[in-house]
Formats: sequence, structure tokens, C-alpha cells
Amino acid sequence: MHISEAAVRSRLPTKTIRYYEEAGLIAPAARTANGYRHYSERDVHILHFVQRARSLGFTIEDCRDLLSLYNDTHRSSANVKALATRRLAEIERKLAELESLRTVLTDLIDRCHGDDRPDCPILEDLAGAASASC
Amino acid sequence: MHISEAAVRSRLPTKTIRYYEEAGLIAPAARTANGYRHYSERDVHILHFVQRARSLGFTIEDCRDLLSLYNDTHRSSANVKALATRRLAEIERKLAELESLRTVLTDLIDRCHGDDRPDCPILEDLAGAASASC
DNA sequence: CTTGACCTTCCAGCTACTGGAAGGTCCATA
DNA sequence: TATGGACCTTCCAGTAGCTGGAAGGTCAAG
Repeated sequence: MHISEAAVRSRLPTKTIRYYEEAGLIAPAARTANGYRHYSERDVHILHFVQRARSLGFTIEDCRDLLSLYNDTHRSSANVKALATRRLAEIERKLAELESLRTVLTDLIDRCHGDDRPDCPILEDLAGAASASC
Repeated sequence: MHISEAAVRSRLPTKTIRYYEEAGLIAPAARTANGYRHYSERDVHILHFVQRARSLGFTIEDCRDLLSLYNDTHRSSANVKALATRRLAEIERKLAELESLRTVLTDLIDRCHGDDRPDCPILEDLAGAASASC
């Protein structure tokens, strides 16, 4: 099949498929006589594997490792688990950071009356926190 | 003061200060006879305002708007509140996304025994979800 | 024969910096 | 006075992961 069908079936944009090939994440696609890329069911399967991994927050480099583990029938599941655990830790770090941002922003928004007067606790916090040490 | 002192006091790296100037977020710094950038207390205040806004998750473009609202004594706090509310919505969207990733990853990690055998629910999910429609 | 939907490559841009090279300036010390 | 080290400058490139667009080739239908 051509790239556009592979795109639909792997749920990846064609641009992204070409990018993954260029980045060496997936093997270069076979070509037909006219130079068009040609994909097999197996290719689409790999593409969707990557799509799924990316949607779970794995980086491109993680995907590289996951693919090589996937293709290694002598792998240890411990290696995969370690990769996923590192990814989870990163996600939890970001969650904590965003939660703390949410707390501060929610408080500031609650305290801002949001009318046409210029007084604003949000700006005061930005400026005040900035000048607190002065 | 020179840029390195402004950096310490605004809690921004010197590289970032130059970048903000280049990006037009802050006005070009005054220069001394030898071409070095020179910063006043007011400059540092503005830099720290930006640092604080960035640390709350506002984008550079948001900072541009916040600075212009900050400098406009006839502003309406409603405009600031709207900006902060949009930012909060974005943060909550990301939080929801990360939480759903955490749920899936945690489950997969729990189900992976993580030993030296090759069987792995994590890889099975990536491959299985990928081939589910086949 | 043309139209339109494909396909190709290549280049640029996005966010927000960050690192590094090459070189100028300033001050203190030997 | 020479020199060393800590500053400062500009400019270029790279990060992650695409995404958009230009310029041009290919193919099937009408």
C-alpha cells in the first residue's frame, strides 16, 4: 500500500512517517518503480506500535529501545519494565509540577475580580514576587 | 549593573536575558562605553516579572501581553484574568492527559513481572493495541 | 488533454532556550 | 608591564518532534 493508506491505518500523518524514516526510527520503506514508498502489513504494524508508544508518552529514543526489545525474542521483560518505569517517573514529575502551577494560578484567578478596574492580584503577584527581595 | 548581576537578581541565566532581548520581549538594554549591557533596578524588576510569569507556565507571548498590561495603568483586570484563565485551562488539559497516561502506564507496569523472561504485557499492549483492528 | 489527487525531496519554522566558538575588556597580581 | 582569569560581546548550531509549504513528478478518470 502507499503511504497515505499506511498513515490512516497506523494513525500517523504521512509527514510523521517520513520523519520517522529520516530519523532512523523505522527502516526505510520499500519503493515501487516510480519511487513511491510501499508498505506491508508488517510495516503498518510497526508504525502503529510506534504510534501507540508515542501516545503513551515514550520519547523517540524510548521507541527505538522498545522496538529493539520487541524484535528481540530473547529480551528480558525487566528491561521493558525499567523503561516504562522511567517514563512513569517523568510523567509523575511533570504532574507534580503542573499541579503546583494549578494551585497558584487558581488562587490568583479566584482573587482577581476581573472587572474593568486596573487593580489585579495576578499582576501584583508577578511584580510583587519579583520585588519581594527588594 | 552588568548582565551577570542582573541574572542573579532576576533568577534568569544571562543567555536567557539576551534571548528575551533578541526576541523583543524586553527592551534592548542600555550599553556602557565598552558595549557591555547595563541594567537598572527597574530592568531587573521587569526581568524578574518575566521570570515569575514563565515559572507559572505563561508562554513568551503571554508574557508580552502581561508586560503590556502591567505597564498600562488603565488596564482592566478582566483582561489579565482572561489570560490567566486560558493558561489554567491549558494546564488542566495537560494534567488530564498526563493522568490518563499515568493510569495506563501504571497498570502495564503492575502487570509486567519484570524478570528475565521475554513475556511482557507492556510490549503486548503496544503491539496488541497496534494490531487490535487487524 | 487536462484535472486533481496522489507522491517525491528539500527547506524553513515552531518553543524556549542552551552550548560553544572566537574574540574584546577589565582588573589584580607578579 | 605582562599575564591570567573572569567577565563581556556576537553569531551559529542544536535540542524534540514534528508541521507547513514550495517545486515538481505520477497516475487514473473523464
